[in-house]
Amino acid sequence: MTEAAAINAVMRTLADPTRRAVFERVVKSNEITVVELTRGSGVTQGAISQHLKSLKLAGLVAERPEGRNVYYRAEPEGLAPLVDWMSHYGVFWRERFANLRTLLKEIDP
Amino acid sequence: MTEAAAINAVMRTLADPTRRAVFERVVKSNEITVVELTRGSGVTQGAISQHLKSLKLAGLVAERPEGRNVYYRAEPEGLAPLVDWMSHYGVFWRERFANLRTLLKEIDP
DNA sequence: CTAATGCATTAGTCAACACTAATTTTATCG
DNA sequence: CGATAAAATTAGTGTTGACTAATGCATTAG
Repeated sequence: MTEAAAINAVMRTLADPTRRAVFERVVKSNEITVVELTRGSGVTQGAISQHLKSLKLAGLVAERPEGRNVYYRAEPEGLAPLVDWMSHYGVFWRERFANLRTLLKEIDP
Repeated sequence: MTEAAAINAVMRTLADPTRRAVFERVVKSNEITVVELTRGSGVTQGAISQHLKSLKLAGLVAERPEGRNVYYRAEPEGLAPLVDWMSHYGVFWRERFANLRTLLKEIDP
């Protein structure tokens, strides 16, 4: 996948609020099943599975089948295209770099 | 505009490749007019104006009318919701923080 | 003043897509 | 073996949205 295609896929995948909410729940959970994701999502199980498929194709989540359940987890490399894009247009970060500094301290104290 | 609405607007606005390309050209130019943006964009002038309207509503660009021309420039605060969102789900940045460190050095040497 | 230029806006069209309901598949439980 | 449960998939539907062509509206040029 080329660079432009990657950022395209990630942006497009995260643009939908429902799908982004699914991703956020996957991030916050270490591992989470489809039924758990469906609960309180406001959409049907089929919709959740479709969103998970999109997220998987974009490289944002990965799956681990176990018996009847399929556990989903976030894929660390998935957001890299977005980070790269923001690095490239990072002139905008200047006014926010205090936040980044704080974040870096949390990451690598 | 609430936090969720802001990230929603930015993500949604940048999801379209054509519109994102317009934004990138605005970023790279200090100021740029609509005709210049239209040239080589592959779409009509009307489409460019529509994309600029979306970008403006999302807070990503600002305009400066001057005579017949309207000069567009990037709005620094516009990407803040995206930065905040990535900070919040920044667990993924760990594998990339070397890049961020380099970027920070460029910003604040 | 008239023509031309830059930009915005409108109406209409076509494709993409998020969703539901239903079905299928696979796997566990009694 | 049924029966149940988790998950994926399919077909069908409604909506959104990106685009064009055309028009409108200023502003500058001749």
